[in-house]
Amino acid sequence: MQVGGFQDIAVASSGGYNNPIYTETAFASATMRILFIHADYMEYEVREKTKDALPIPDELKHGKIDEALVCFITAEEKDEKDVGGTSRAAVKEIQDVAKTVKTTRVVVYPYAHLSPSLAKAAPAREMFGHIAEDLVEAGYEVMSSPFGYYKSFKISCKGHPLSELSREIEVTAEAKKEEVSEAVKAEEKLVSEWFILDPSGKLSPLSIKDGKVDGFDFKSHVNLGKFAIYEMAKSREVKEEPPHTKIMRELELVDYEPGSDPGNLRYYPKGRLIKSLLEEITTRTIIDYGGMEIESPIMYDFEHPALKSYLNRFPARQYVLETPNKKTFLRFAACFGQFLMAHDMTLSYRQMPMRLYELTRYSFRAEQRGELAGLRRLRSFTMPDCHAFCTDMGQAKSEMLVRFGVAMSLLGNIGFSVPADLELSIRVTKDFWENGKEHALEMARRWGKPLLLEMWDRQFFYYVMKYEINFVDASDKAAALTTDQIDTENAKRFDITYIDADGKRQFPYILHLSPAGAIERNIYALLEKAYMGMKAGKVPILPLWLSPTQVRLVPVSSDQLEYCKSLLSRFESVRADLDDTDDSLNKKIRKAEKEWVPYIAVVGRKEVESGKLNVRERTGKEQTEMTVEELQARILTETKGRPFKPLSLPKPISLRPGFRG
RNA sequence: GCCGCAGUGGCUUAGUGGUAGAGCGGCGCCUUGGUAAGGCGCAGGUCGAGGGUUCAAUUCCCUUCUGCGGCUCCA
Repeated sequence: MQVGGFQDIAVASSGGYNNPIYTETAFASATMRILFIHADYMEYEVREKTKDALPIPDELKHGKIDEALVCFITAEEKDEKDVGGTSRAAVKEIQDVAKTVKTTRVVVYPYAHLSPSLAKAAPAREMFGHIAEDLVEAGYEVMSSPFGYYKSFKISCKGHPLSELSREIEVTAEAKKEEVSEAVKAEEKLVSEWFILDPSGKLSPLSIKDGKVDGFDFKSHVNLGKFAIYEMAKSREVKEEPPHTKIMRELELVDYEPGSDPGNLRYYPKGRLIKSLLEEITTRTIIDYGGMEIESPIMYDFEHPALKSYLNRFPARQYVLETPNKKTFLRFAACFGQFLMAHDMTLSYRQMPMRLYELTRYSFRAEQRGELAGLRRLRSFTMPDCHAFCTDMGQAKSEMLVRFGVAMSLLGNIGFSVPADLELSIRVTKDFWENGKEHALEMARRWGKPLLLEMWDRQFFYYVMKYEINFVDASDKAAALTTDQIDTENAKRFDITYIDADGKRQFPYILHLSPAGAIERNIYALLEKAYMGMKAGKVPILPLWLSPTQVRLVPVSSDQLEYCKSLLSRFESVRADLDDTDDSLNKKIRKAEKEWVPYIAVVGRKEVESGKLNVRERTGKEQTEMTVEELQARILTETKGRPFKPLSLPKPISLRPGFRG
């Protein structure tokens, strides 16, 4: 079995029994093997010692039980790595099977013959002990046959289909339970107070009453109200499929990839183009701001002390993978690579704030299965991550304000109305608030409308303050697009220092900015925004600079086809294509509208004669006569300051394969 | 991860314990059309996968994969 390959499932036939299924997973998770037989009775007799035998009392040398689930269990070498996890997983499997065959009696039978790579005696004995104890605790009557002896046994297998079922079961997932980070656990104990902070500095405490947020009048701030409920209330009722997932597939942008892990998507040419443009504008914006773009590995040593300790302060679950020589985890952000790099840097206070930037393609988070949602929540995503290393809290705060401005302007350039389309949240420790509320008040002023403030009773994470710029979608769910944090811990953890004016080594404060959230979330938010506009009676559209096709040339008949082809080459830095099919004019218009093409240029006999285009605008539907150059100038004006990339598909649309029907 | 719902040709779907129809799309022919579906014809499905029950399963049962909703959680 290769790392990263598909699961191999070999089915061996086994006489009249159900087929045993052998499975192996890619990584070195525990794979204890169990053969289940639901028996009318089972009886064993100890014969001889093996080298691993410990003395046992006489009463254990013989055993008999009626109507029981007999579990022949082999502990394998791999299981030694996680004795507790493997045992728990095995118990769970046994309970599942016992429930299925409706029995409360279980035989735990150490059975070495199911694996060529046995565990050593001590850990194996321990695992069998745990399994038997846990089963007793769960209320089962358990007969354990002794470990380390040759035994004879008699068994009478029941006849009916489900119960006589014998299988070998893979026992893997549960073993990972202990690797949930401390921060994930800490969050359960987190105590928060909530407020609305308005630009004038007024603080209104919020509370929850009957599922509604009380303490502020949300009449003229409807989305802020939805956002507050989303953050504070624990129950939400939504039924429909998120609109953006439907649209992302209909427009042939992005799709699910069942052949990968959930939350890892595939991008068709149009989707890749959009994502690529968003990546470009983000990277360009951060470089303009002063970010130094670097690149770092995507996997890291699980046992590296600083990394491991950081993992436990970050509320996320990791993809863990086994390399030929170590256990590694996939990065969930660019922090690891940048901090390890910063650790080795020589840094003077004169060079600060110092900004490192990387666009992570990808960051990985092993989100729980039910947490995944289209482009909103993924297991692998592209995150721009820019850390600023600051001399002190004062510099950290003022640098954060600079970055806040950068983020607002970036979101505006992408195509959001800022702040109208978005909601700001600020989260602080009580201590930070009491000593530095002026910082939050300044952000409130710059934001210009009320925001949600969360106050923690103490510091649970590596940061004392963070803000998020959130998008509230068509289902009233919220997702953070931008976030920045003041990190007070990681400089020490990674031993990152700078030399101050007195020549002394000091630890910097570190800001963690994701300036436009995950790139995927921008696409999600743009699609949801288009959908909400549609529900309000507007025509859905993408920002012009992101529209895969900006101009579609539509000849009225095939007589104008050659002429249209010659027009194509006159468009520069504009994505123009051509409907060269022999569909009717109506049909060609309809196709272009369904693709959300912003400008449809119809060319018939009249246009060939006049040398102009008859341009149909998506928004408004009015038809305007203009030349190629006029249309091009208009598009260039409307997309000014944004990156351009050429169309990622053949210009004659008849040459395009259908990516999904 | 847990609980619930869903999965039928490339897409959207109808339907049934006796191996399936439609529209779109595709292909072919006709049509040369002035701003959201021109006409005719053809091909295409082991009904997500594996197993079980049954004389017979797409339909019933179990398992599994993928998606959605809820819990939980986030960029």
